[in-house]
Amino acid sequence: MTYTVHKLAELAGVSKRTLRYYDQIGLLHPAEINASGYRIYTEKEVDLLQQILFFRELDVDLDTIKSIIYSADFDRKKALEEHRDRLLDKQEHIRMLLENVEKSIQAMERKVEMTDNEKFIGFKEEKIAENEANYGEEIREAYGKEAVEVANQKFRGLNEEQYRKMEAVEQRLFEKLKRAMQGGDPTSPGAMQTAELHREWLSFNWSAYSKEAHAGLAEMYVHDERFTAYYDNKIGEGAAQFLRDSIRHYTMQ
Amino acid sequence: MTYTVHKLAELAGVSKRTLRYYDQIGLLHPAEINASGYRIYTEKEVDLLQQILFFRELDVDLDTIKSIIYSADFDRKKALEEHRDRLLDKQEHIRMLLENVEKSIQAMERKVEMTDNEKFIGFKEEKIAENEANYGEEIREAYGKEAVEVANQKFRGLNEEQYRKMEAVEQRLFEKLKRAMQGGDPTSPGAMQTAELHREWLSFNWSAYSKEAHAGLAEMYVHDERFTAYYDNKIGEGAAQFLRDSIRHYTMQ
DNA sequence: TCTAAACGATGACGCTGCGTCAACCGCAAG
DNA sequence: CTTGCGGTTGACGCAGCGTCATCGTTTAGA
Repeated sequence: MTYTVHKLAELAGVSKRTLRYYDQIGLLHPAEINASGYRIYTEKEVDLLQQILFFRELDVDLDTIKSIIYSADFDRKKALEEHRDRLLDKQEHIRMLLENVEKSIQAMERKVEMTDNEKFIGFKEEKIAENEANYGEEIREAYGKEAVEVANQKFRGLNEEQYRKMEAVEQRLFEKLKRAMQGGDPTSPGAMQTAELHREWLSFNWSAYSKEAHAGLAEMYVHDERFTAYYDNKIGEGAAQFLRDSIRHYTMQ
Repeated sequence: MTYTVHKLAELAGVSKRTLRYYDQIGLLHPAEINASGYRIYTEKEVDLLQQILFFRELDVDLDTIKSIIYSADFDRKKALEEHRDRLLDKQEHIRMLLENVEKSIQAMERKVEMTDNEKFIGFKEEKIAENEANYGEEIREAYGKEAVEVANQKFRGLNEEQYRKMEAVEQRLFEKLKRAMQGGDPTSPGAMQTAELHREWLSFNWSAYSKEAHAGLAEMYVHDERFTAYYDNKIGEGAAQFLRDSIRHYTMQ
C-alpha cells in the first residue's frame, strides 16, 4: 500500500508540514516522486516513521534520530526493545510525579509536611536520568555502537578535543576504580579520587554541579540494572556498588 | 527560606536562564530585587514554580500557564488535583505506546500481524485526547471558568468572530442532540445531523478531518468519565452514549 | 586585606521544529 | 469548464530557551 502526504499524515497523526520538513532534512524521504511531483510513501517509510515517532516521544532530537536510523548497523528490533525500556523509564517518572502531586495535596490539607526539595521530585530526577541516559555510554550499547558515535558527540555539544578529554577521564576513572576496589574500603583516599574523577567526567555534561545530584545519580547506578551492568562489566562484580559508596562518602564531606 | 537564582535553579532542576526568562515574560517574578540587583525568591515563588513545572510537564504553553496561575479564581489545590488527572492520562498514553512497541516486536518475530494503522496507536490517540482536553470546555471547568476563558481562546488560535461561531455551533449541537435523543434512534436523520454538527464543531480545532479520528474521539466520550459527565450534565443521562452511537453510525457511511 | 573563584546582572544572537501563508499545479467530479 | 480538494515550493515567524560577552557582587581562603 502506498500513501500520499495527506494519507500518511492522517495515518500517523502528524502534520503534512512535518512530513515535508522531514523530507527536506533527509530524515524521511518518500519512496518516489510521481509524475505530478507528489510524494509517494510505502511500507518501508511507514516503519521508519514509526521509529521516528518513538524516538521523538523519547525527546531525541531529529538530527540524532537521523544518525541512528540510517547507520549501517541499525537494528529495528533491537531499537524497539530499547524504546520499550525507555518508555518504562518514562512511566516511572510519571509515577514519581503522581506521588509528588499526591503529597502536595496532602501538604495543603495539613496532613503531612513537605520540604521545598520534595516539591520538585520527579522534575529534578528526570533531568539526572535524562542526562545520564542521553550522555552516557549506555545509549551506545543499546542502539548500536558505531551508529551513535557521532550522535553522542553531538549530544554532548563537545568538539573533538573535549570529547577525547572526556574519554581519557573516563579511562582513568575505570583504572582508579579498579584499584580502589582491591583495597575494599569505599572511603579510602583512592576511592575519593575515584569519586573526584567521576565528578570531573560529569563536568563535561553538567552545566551545574551539586553534591545532591551527584549522590542521586550514584544511587541510580545500583538501582537500575543497566547502569550496574555497565560498570560491573567494565571493571568487575560490585563495581557499581563500590562507586556508589565512594560517591556517597565523597558527597557527604 | 530565600533563594537566589542559582539555588532555586538547583532546587527545581531548571536552568538559571529559564528563571530569568520567566521573570522577563512575567511568569515568575522574584519576591524582590536586593541591593546588589540580585533576584530573591521565597516560599511563594517555590510553590508557583512547582505549578509551572507541572503545567510544563503537561505541555501547556507558558502564556497559557501565566493566564491560569495569575487569575483571580486560581485554586492551587484544585489545580494539583487536575494535574493528577492529567498525569494519569499521560500514564495511560504511555501504556498504549508500550502495547504498541510490544506488538511491533511480535510482528517482527512473525507471531502476529500488524496493520499500518496499529503501528501508530498511542501517537494518534495522544493527539486526539490532547486536542479535546486542551480545546474542550473541560479544561475550563477543571482549572476555573473565568481564569481560562482568554487562555482557551488563545489555545484555539481563533479570533473573536470564529470563537463566537464555534460556540454557536456547539449550542446547536446540544439542541439537536437533545431532540435526537428523544427519538431514541442513534441512526435517525436527526442523529446524523447531530454528528454532522459535531464534525463542524471539530473543524474549528482540527486542521484535518478523518472519520477514524472522529469515531475514536467519540469512543473516548463514553470511556472517559469526565467527557461522559460533560455531555450528560449538559443534555441528560445517556447523552454521551447516544452521541457516540450517532457518530459511529455517521462515520461508517 | 587581597585575590580568585563563584555568584549575580543585562543584552543579544542563534537554534530546533515546525505553523502559517502565498502562489501555483494536478486530479476528479459535476 | 468550474470547483473543490489534493499536491508542490518558498519564505517568514514563533516559543522557549542555550550560549556568549561584558561587567558588577559575594564568598572563602591565603
